[in-house]
Amino acid sequence: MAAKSEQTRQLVADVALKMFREIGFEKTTMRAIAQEAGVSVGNAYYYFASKDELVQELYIQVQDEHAVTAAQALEGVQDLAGRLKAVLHTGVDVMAPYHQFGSDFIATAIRPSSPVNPFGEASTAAREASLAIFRSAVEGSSPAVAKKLRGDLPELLWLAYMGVALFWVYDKSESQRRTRKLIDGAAPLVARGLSLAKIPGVSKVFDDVLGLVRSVKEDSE
Amino acid sequence: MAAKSEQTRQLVADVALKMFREIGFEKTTMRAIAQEAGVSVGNAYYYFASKDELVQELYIQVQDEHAVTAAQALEGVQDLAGRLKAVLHTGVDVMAPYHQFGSDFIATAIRPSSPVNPFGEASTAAREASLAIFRSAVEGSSPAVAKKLRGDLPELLWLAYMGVALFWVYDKSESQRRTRKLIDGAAPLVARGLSLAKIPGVSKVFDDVLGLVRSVKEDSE
DNA sequence: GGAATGTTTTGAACGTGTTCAAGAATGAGT
DNA sequence: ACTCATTCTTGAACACGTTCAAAACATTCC
Repeated sequence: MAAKSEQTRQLVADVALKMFREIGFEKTTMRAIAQEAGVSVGNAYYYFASKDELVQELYIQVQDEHAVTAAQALEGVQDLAGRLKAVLHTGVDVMAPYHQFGSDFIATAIRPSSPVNPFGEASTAAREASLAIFRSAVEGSSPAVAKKLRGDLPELLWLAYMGVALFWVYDKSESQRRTRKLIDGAAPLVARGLSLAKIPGVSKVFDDVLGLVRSVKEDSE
Repeated sequence: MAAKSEQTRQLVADVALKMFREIGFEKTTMRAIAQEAGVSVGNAYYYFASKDELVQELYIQVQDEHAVTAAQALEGVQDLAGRLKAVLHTGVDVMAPYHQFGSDFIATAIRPSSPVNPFGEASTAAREASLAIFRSAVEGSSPAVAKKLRGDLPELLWLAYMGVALFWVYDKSESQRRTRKLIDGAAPLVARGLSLAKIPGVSKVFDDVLGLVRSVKEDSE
């Protein structure tokens, strides 16, 4: 049966994530993981081709949890500002246990070749899941977002979320207070900024921004 | 005389930067640098405490070059959009020889503990120099930028520049065509966006954005 | 049962960045 | 010229991530 194999894999992953949380990324060596899990180093590598892949395991788990908690937090919240706050705050919540590990994670994730790179192919599933959260935040809001923005907005918000995550990594205030402050301040501002799209003079600028985003995006395919 | 010592330091740095450019970051091992320079590994470490510090050497050099070429490119250009383009294009120009090396550089630079981290203490000088370029781009523009924006704008533009650099790293199009396109599209849009600050309804949003930026910034001190 | 095939596990070995005790070279003071 | 302290230089050694041939175990088929 495949159960035994899966059990070893799960054991290695669990031990690794626990050690990441408790002693950080660098101190969690492959040898230490193997020893703690009671397997050989080579065996850990049989299931995870690199230390990065163990980070990917963490990334997926965090994303899954975000999807659940965000969906809960969105219930009953109507306005876009509130919905944005809900998604961003829960995002920070699920990352919190790994804050000390954040900078190592980002350093790993930002490398195009990394399986954890949020723009990369290996994390398509995780990215889509994350995007879906923002899409739901936008689509479920009332008053509704201007039609012409609705298509691209989730992706732009997701991008902004990556920025928030980066800010969070650098945030040394206790409990990452500053990141919370940023979210609380920025969410209503984004909502208000978007509502300006109705003003004639502003509308054209919005159109051009969207046009630029699309043209730069298309060019890559 | 200190000349002999300085000579060795310079030799190691030159060899390292040359190898970074020609064979990339990972293949440029400390042993290879030492051998090519004709010194021992330990000796290279006497001058540079880590491989990262050799990257810092590169960072400083690139920044210096940017300051020079940007100042040239700004001459005779009046409008903000043009000045922004000048600064951003020259920025990409000086980085160009290191494009293949870009992702490793960013992965190194993004780690808060790295001497090359653009937000960190070790690169205060380089960051100030870079900020000064943007300050000059803003202050020298006519028609002038709205007074209330003038103070914070350079810093925000510098931040956007970091974003452009990140985009550039991921840009796989030949000669990084897409990054050029992004710059050409975004620069006039930023200028036009800023001119909207005069519209009453928009003005308040601008004020709040600035207020948020300041409050989040202050909190860190 | 037993061979053949496929899956899982092992631990030694490699090349890496980095450290450090020891030694060589240099310079200052007398 | 001769100390003595300071500055440079060396190369072996360490822990790390990663690889891989070989062994152990499991499964399938006759």
